[in-house]
Amino acid sequence: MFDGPNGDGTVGKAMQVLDQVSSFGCPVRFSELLADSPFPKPTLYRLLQTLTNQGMLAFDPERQTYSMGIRLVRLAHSAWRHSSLVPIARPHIESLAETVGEAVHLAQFDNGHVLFVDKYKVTDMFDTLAQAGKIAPGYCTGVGKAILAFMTEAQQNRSLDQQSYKAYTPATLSDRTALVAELAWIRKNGVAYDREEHEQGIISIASPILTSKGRVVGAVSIATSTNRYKISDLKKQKPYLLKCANLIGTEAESWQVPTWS
Amino acid sequence: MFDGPNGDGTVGKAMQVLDQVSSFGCPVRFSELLADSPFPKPTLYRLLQTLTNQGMLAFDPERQTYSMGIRLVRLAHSAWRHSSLVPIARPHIESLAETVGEAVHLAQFDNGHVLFVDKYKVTDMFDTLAQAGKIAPGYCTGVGKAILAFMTEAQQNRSLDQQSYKAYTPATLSDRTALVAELAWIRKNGVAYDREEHEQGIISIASPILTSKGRVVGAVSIATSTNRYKISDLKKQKPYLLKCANLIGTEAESWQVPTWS
DNA sequence: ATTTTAGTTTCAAATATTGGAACTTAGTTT
DNA sequence: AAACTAAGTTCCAATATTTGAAACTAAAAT
Repeated sequence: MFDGPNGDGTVGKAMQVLDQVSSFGCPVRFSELLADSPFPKPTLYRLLQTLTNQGMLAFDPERQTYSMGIRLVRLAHSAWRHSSLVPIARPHIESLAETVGEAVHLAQFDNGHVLFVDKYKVTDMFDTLAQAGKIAPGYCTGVGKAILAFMTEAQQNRSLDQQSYKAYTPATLSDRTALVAELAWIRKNGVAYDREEHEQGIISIASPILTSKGRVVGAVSIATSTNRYKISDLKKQKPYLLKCANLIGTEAESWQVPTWS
Repeated sequence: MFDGPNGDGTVGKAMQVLDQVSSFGCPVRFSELLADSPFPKPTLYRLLQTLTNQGMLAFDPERQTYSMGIRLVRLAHSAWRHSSLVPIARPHIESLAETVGEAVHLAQFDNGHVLFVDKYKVTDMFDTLAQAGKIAPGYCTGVGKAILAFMTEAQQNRSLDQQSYKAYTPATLSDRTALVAELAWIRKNGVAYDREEHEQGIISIASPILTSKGRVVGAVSIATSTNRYKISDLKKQKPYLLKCANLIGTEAESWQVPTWS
């Protein structure tokens, strides 16, 4: 049998379940999961058991709910430290944040979503941890569009299919055609702007991080609020942003690059 | 066939591979993994492929190395936000850190290891992110011993078997007998001390976090360096520490608790 | 040019996964 | 209290997946 667009046997199915649990806010019951699971009852049941045994999920016997397991935190630490762009990008991001005096984000692409892997803000360093690991849609964020614009056509098509095109704000580009046009513009211009497309009042300028061979490995952005600045102000920061992205890209070259971005 | 102390079929094996990759510093070649893998060559090969497909591992085709995948960062974010003690413990930890003016750590147990899930230090908030997800041995850290001492006998035996008893410093309790005696003392006293047992110059006082039913769910510690303070100074902080642990424990009660700690 | 090492593929045998259906609890309702 | 319902758990034969020795290929070393 062929199991969805996924393949990868039991392990693939288990990871799908992991994603599903993660996509719920949190503590979730068996029946809730079953309700929109592609798997039949006993299969889902056993996958949940296995994952719980493995510490990838946590089960609260009192409330009979599942949530993400603590083992993931340990495994992710390794990933974050070694596999992401964070270790190379950190110093450049810090210095950019100090130059421009605004929040700087570092993002990578993960299965159609933008994954924030680091954040640096001069004034408050507090919520870096709360930010890292967050995801956002690709089609309506600065970093997302910057990455999408510089993907190969195959990657881009695959990713464009994965977007929901939900209109978060009136400014959201909520269909594929509009987005494709925007991506062409971004490709020509070198940077992407987020004009309150994901969150009302938040704007950003983002640049892709490209290796010398032209592969996109992530994006950096400078984000701010409309209370303080306008898009035209962000435009002035473009040279600093590009320089930072460029430095990261050059160093990322000699680093391992995930096959699956 | 029965696959080691593990069970859990293919998924279990895959998780074992994930752990193995994580246990290497990082980028690791197929042959290095094969060298100390319980799996035969093609099996390991396919597991690695599957995990890479799934984004749980990242493969660098140029260097032919595997490292932890970016997908883990996303999954762990959920775990950290919802399943760990962090969300309940944060405010208490912050206030304890402000009271005592020293670094405060929050740890949970994960498969025999101490897993630091949060850290708060009044003076430098900087490396929280670098600290969260870190692991340390159970037998020679304050938090580790505090948790071990208050486990059920079955859990404790299982965990004591998993320790390496490596002597990190001259002060390390490097055999099981010595540790068991210390745990008895800790149980009687309510708090554990780390007398430079893991790192030269670092001492701490740690308290278990217990639910009202007496289940250990984690530990809090106040850590400092021997340059500034002695164990006797930490002893004075004991009431604050206990109060903090107690507050967290009470709130954790009504929260979901991992089965696998 | 030959040997060695590292990585990849093959394929029949062995095994684990599957899911319909039946069962057990726990929680409602009559 | 008995009957009903919903949620979670277990069975087991059919079936798809995993297994691993061995063969193969590519690349590096001799």
